[in-house]
Amino acid sequence: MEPTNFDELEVVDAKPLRSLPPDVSPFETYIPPSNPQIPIQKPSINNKVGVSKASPMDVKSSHANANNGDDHNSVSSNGEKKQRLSRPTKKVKLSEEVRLLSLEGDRDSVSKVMIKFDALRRRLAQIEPEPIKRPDLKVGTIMMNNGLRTNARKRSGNVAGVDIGDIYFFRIELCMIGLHTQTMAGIDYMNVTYDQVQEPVAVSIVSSGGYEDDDGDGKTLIYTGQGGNASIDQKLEGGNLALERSVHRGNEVRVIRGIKDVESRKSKVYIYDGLYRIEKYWTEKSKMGATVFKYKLVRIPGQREAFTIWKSIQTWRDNIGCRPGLLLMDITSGEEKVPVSLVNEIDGDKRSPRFIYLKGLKFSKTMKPLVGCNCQGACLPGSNCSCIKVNGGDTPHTNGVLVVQKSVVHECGPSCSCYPGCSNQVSHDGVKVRLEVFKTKEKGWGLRSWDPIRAGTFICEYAGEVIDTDAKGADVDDEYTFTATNAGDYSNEWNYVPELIDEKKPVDLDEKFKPSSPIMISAKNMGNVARFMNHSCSPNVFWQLILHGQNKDSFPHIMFYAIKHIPPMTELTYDYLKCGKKKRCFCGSANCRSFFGQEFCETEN
DNA sequence: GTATACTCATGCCT
DNA sequence: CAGGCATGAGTATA
Repeated sequence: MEPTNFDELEVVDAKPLRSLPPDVSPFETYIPPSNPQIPIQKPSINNKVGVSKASPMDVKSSHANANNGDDHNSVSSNGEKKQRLSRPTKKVKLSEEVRLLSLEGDRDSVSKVMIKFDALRRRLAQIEPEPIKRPDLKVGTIMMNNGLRTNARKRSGNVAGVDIGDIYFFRIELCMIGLHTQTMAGIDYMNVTYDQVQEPVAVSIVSSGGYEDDDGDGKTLIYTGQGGNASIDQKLEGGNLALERSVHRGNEVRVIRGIKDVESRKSKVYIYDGLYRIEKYWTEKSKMGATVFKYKLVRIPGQREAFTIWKSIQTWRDNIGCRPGLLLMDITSGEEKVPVSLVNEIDGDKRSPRFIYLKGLKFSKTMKPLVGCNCQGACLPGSNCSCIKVNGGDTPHTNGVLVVQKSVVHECGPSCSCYPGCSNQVSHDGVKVRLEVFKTKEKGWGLRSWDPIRAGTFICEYAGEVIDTDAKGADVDDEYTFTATNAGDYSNEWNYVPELIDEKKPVDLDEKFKPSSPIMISAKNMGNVARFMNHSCSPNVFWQLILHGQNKDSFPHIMFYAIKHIPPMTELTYDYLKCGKKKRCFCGSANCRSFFGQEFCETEN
């Protein structure tokens, strides 16, 4: 039997946060807790399905498996098979790539869990005609049962791989990355033994408007205890007791703030706001006369800004004049339906970039005509819509977000007879999120968003003048040229794992799609916001070829989509790969390749 | 061990 | 479009 190394892992985990690599700990100043470090608890849930000890998720055993060979079935015991049968979802054999998540998380495994979660959630929301009521919980169960989670052991303090400011759209997402392990409850706690006394301490709380909390301008938080109601007093037990004990222990408590989503008012967005300490607690009488507990939490100084950014943005929305460094209110001059502001908070340079704002593509010669559908009204999945059929039967977008990345996606367009509200028209009408072009320190201008962006959200097109590659002597030596000869670097890393829901693979009828001629778009003289988007070796945006209609000979559009949930004011970047001149990379990511681009892009073959 | 209570979710319904 | 309500799942507790 594979020895387990919990002790060794616990030693590693007990390191003070400041000794973690800088990209894991976002602290500039670290204040040690007034009491000894709280140990990490072993996960209780995983013991049920047997992935805890001999799990491929465990760093050490997964390495051992890789060394011993590739037979992952050896991990399964007979006992586990019995449990499998009693489980609603079965365990499936996963590709090695998917298994590379560790029990102790890092930025990469947290990111992978999040991406795989949302990919499957989008797919389940897409499946017709029997939509699943709660795709979030369904996917959560499937992934938990297959060990696709990180930081499974409860801990106090920061969670490796989770950055302050990271955002989430479902409570179950917090569970799967170990930030807050309660699916509904607001207080998460664990029992610790100290001086031979066992007591609960709070490790994280979610404040999202269910009770009357006071957000204290983002620096403090008055949090209401759990339980009770209008006529029943709250009791000092469970989460309330843990919070009370944490006042005395002085341990760090993670705070997640949930607010109504800016875009879709019905859903919520959760912001990880970093570590707080509980200064004091007291009881009060509610309006109906019942006793409630109140806790005053104070944010530990020196941490990256998170929730306060949201508050600043709200003031800018109310009055754009409040935005510091504002140079232009709208660089699109009304071309886009949403204004795009231009700011420089770096230096005193007040010059704005010189170019003509162009919303889409400009052709120098007539292109092959588009072929559209004949639908009346909105095109629905399973209908006779020819644009949807050519995608394989599903509408590519669900609830406005792209479900899977493909070599090409067919959307309805100007030649279709369906009306403009058709759900197969997402990317053609320009920018929908509130963007801002800003001056960066080392990379010239950059692009970011005031709105939180969900994974799969359409961001913008790469607009500009289409270069006629058939014409002799086409000048392409231009750093504002987007170039592609194929569907790009699309490798299914972003797509859902079909085996998890008994599917073969995502339907991609156009798997071998290649543009009829190389795509070259110059945004030097004319372009849109995309011309400001910088390169990163760890991008948060990818591009997807989109055809407006069904004829594969027409010119595909380059459309940018969010890879993951992107918090407000985070720079939007995509991987330039080999496009453009070779340049030094300043993306600063852990796996930076130091350079990007080369003398010129791949030649067609 | 297993069952059950608890909870600052969700989505759909009216 | 609030607000009510049925369903939901991980965890703690008995």
